[in-house]
Amino acid sequence: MVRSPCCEKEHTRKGPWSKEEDDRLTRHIMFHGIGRSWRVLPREAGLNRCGKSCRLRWINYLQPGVKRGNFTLLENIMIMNLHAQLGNKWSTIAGRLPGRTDNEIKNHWNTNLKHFLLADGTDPRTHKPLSTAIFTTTAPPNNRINSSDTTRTPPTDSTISMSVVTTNNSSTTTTMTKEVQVESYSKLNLELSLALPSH
DNA sequence: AATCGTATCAACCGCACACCT
DNA sequence: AAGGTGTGCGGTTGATACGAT
Repeated sequence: MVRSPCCEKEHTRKGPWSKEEDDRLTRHIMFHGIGRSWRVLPREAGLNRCGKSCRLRWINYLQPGVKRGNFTLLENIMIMNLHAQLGNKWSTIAGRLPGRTDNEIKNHWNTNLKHFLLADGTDPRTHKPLSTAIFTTTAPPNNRINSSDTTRTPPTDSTISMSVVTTNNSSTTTTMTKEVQVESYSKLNLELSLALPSH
């Protein structure tokens, strides 16, 4: 069975979205909704884009309620915890973090949190300890973890002791503690216990 | 000031699955 | 039941920003 392409590639625009395209897509969806399908939406909206591209743009950036910017410490901890439970189920993880999209979480994981775990000597895929050899050859970028909790004290470079307590389905509890450089916190000792809803 | 290396993240691609006919 | 289509997901790429030299 040969599947037809999702769009006529030679006639559709690719690459970054312009302000005008964003406005056009937003206005169309606000006024008409998504309609019959993503495939016909770009034509109806007068956009020279693939339906898939429109969907991605809307879901990740234009949709009301999408949070932009740095992840809070709590969000970081939740992502680590959920990833330990679910693996690379980015859409499921995104579903537990209001306003965050799967793409953003995936990027954040790959650029920050994965390195954080590696620096801690933890395998980011399995969340189990790595061998020393791997640990010593991998360093996190700038040795940092982003945080933007503006309700706290003014930003200063400081260190926190972060403990992540993970409880999996078989009630096995693991604790990971790490001294981390965080931009917006004075020295504090944070311990959070997050448990996933059981299904 | 110029160049190079690295980090970040928006966007694309291909696959799998669900749904429809 | 089988084929066709649409959608969503996860992996990957590439452009850009930024810092170091």
